[in-house]
Amino acid sequence: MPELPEVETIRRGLEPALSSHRILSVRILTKKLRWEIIPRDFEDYVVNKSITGLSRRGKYIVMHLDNRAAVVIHLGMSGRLCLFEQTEDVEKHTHIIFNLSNRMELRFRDPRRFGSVEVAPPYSIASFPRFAHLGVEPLSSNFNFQYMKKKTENSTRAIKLVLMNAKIVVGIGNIYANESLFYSRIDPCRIARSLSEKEIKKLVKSAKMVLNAAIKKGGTTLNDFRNAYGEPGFFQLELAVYGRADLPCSECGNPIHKTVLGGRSTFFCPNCQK
DNA sequence: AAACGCGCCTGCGGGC
DNA sequence: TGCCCGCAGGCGCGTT
Repeated sequence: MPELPEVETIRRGLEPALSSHRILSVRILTKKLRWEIIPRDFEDYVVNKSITGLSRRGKYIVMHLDNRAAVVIHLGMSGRLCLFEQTEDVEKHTHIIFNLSNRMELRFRDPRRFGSVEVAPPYSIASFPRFAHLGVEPLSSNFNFQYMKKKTENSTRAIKLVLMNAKIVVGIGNIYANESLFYSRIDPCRIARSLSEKEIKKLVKSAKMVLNAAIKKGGTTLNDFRNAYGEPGFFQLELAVYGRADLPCSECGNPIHKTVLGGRSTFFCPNCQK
């Protein structure tokens, strides 16, 4: 499931392949994704426009067009955004096909339909409503000790839920929240305001480290992806705790515990994380 | 006002 | 073998 590093990997892989190419037509096969697709938006602002670049906001990919409109894509749980030859079979659960001037097709496929594809009309991306209440980018300097101190000092919620709250910081889903807390040696269930300054600093540093490491690993498969124009298979970062219930902790050898926090599976080492 | 819980959706794996 | 159930997950919204 794509979190920030996977989305960033996809963005980096697609940008050189898409930039400067024109969208000749858009085929909408499914309108009902997370948000209802409005075909008229594509006719008005997307068809016959050229792609100028791809950016990312949290887990959203933004495809910028030369009329200053943009297509905003969220991959949800199972979304894929891949390039195909026109002659290749259209896989089941393909919802939108962008027909490009380089004779390739950019296809959005999403079995669970938790993803979304929306159009931001010209000059409106800066005020795109979906982005209005998003928190800071975790790899930017805005995500720092001072910011997180402010966000945690009065919070009675579990620190893991604060870390996963997109209104505070974007892009950190269940996997990277678990991993970040392991590397900062903090129990995921700890009440946010109980964290010491030292622990907050460590958590910020660990989150950036884990995300950067994952992006670096994603970069490894980037080459395969570009050469083959196939689906991206992630050479996943070796995970320290996520999905490792009852397996030995890489640090101390004691079994990793699994619990549920905010309805999400939560993995931690009771010996290393306090 | 903050925090919690639900619904959305399909594939897959485990249990019977 | 085949069926059913529960889980996986982000996000917005309704309720407390």
